[in-house]
Amino acid sequence: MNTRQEVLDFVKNGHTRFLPHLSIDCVIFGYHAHQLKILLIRHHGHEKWSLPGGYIARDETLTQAAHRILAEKTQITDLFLQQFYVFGDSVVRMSRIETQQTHNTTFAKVGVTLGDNHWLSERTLSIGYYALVDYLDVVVTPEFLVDGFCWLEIKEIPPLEYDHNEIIAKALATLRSQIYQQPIGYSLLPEKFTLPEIHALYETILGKQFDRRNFRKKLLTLGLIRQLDEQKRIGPHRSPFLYEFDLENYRKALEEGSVLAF
Amino acid sequence: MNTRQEVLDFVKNGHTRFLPHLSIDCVIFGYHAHQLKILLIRHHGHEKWSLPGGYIARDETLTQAAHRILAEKTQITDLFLQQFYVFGDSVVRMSRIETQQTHNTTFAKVGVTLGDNHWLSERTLSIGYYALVDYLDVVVTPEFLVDGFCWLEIKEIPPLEYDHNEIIAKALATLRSQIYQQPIGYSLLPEKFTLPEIHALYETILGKQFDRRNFRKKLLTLGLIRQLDEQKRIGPHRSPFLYEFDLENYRKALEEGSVLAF
DNA sequence: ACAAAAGTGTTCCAGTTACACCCATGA
DNA sequence: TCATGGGTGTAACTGGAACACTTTTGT
Repeated sequence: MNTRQEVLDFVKNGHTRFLPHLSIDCVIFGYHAHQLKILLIRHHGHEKWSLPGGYIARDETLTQAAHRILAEKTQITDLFLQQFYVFGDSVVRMSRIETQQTHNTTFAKVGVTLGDNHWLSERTLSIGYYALVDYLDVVVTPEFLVDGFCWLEIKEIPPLEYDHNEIIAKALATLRSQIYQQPIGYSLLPEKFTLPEIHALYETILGKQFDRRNFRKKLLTLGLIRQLDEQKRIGPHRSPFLYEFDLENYRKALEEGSVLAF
Repeated sequence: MNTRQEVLDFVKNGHTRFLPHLSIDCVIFGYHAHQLKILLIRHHGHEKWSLPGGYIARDETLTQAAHRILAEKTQITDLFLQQFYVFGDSVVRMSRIETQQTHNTTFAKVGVTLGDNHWLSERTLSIGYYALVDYLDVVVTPEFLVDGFCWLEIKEIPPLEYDHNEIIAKALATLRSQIYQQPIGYSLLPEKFTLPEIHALYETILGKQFDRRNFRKKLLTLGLIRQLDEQKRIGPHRSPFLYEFDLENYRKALEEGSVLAF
C-alpha cells in the first residue's frame, strides 16, 4: 500500500481480499558484522514502534502470505522464513477498543475513522514468523502509512505496540533453539563463506563466544557445512578457507530425525 | 452443542459468538498400559474420521478456547495442553467448495444447508493443540452432530478428513521432541508414581525401549522427577519406590534455559 | 520354593571442553 | 619485519550406552 488511494481501497474493501481476525507479524532479524538487529516500523501518528506485518489473502496459502508480506517490506524473496507461534492471549489483543484506536491513529492520515463493526476494528490473532537477513542487503520500503523504520539491537528494544515484545522474545528463543538444526545463515552468508564469518554469526545470534577449533569441529560433525578447496583473499592476512552449506545432508537429517518437523 | 436447537443456533448465530476463519484442532493422545492412542470423532454422515475441534469465542483468549474445547470433549480440565502449529497451506483447506460440502454433509442432520457466504463455508485456518490423557479416565461426550468416537493407535490411523493426518504427524513429532523438557505425564500419571510406570510411558510415546537403569539416571539428572521414601504394594512382587515430578525444578529450567519458550 | 517384577553399579566409548602456538599475507 | 587474523591438534572430562545379577513379595 504505497498510495493514499490504495490505503483507502484497503480500508474499504480489504475484507473481500483478506481474512479478518488474523494477521502475520514478522520478526526480521538483521545480521551484519557481529550485530543482530530487528527491523521495526513506526506507523503514522504512533510513538511506539511495531513489527512489520500484514494480512492473509483469501486465495493464498499461509506460507505464501508470509513470504509475500516479507517481500513487500524487504524486497527479498526466497529467504529463510519460519512460523513459530500464534499469539492470541494478550490483553491488548482482546480489546476491540484498543485495536480500533490504534488503527484510527494510523488511518487519520488518510482521513478515515473506523466504525465499531469495521473488519479492522475486530479482535485479531497474530501468527508469528521470523526471518534472518543481512540488514545491509535489505532495501526497506516503507508503505504509505509507515512514517519510518529502524534496525535496533535486541538489547535496545523499547516497549512496542501490542504484544510485540513478547513476540520478539519467543522468536529469539526459537531462532536460538533451531540454529544447529536448520541451515540458518544460508540466506545470510554468501554461498561460499569463511569459518570466521559463520563463527561470528553464531556467536552473535547465540550471544556467547565459542572456541574456533571446537566450533569448526561441531559444524563439520553435524554435517551442516563442507570445507572447500578454495581460499579467500582478505587483505594483509592469512587467507581463510571457504566453506559451503551441505543442504543435502541437512535435508536427509530433517527427514530421518522426526524431532524437527518444522 | 448437544441438542438440535443448539446446533441450529450455532449455524445461525455462531459468527456473533465465534471468530470465523479460525479453528482449533486437538490431537488428544490417550495413553494407557503401553498403548498410545489418539481420539478421533466421526461427524454425522461422514465416512472419514477427524480430530475433535472447535472455534474460538470472541471474548476468550486463545488458551482459554483450547482448554474449553478440550473440556467439552473429554470432561477433563487442567491438563497439559500445548499449541504446536498453524495449518493454513493444505489444498483442502483452501477450497471453499470442499469446506462447504463437508459441513453440509454434517448439518444435513438438522436440515440445514449452508449458503456460499455462510461463515462456516469460508476458508478456515486451524491452530493445532495437543494434549495427553489417560484414555480410561476420559468420558468422551459426543456432541449432537457427532456419530461416534474411537481411540486409535497411531499406526492404525486411516486417512482422515482435511489435513488431519498431517496435523497428527506434527503433533507427534512435537510431543516427542518436548518430552524431556516438559513434565509430560504430569496430568497422566498419579501424583506419586513408580519408575516402571513412567518408564513404560516414555517407551510408548517415543516408540522405543530404554534401559531401566539409564532411564532412571537420566530423569533424575534432568531433575524432572524426585524419588520418595515410600513404596507401592503391587501384589506378589517386589515393592517399587514412588516418585513425583519436580515441578519447581522444571519451572526454573524453563525460565533459565531460553531454549524452550513454549 | 517359585514366579514375577523391581532394584542396583560399573565399564566403555563418544562427544564436548579447554587450551596455545605457528603460519600466511600485504603493507 | 611486523601486525593482524586464521589455521591447527591433543589431553581431560563428562554424559550416554551397554550390560546381569540380586532382592522383594505373595501364593
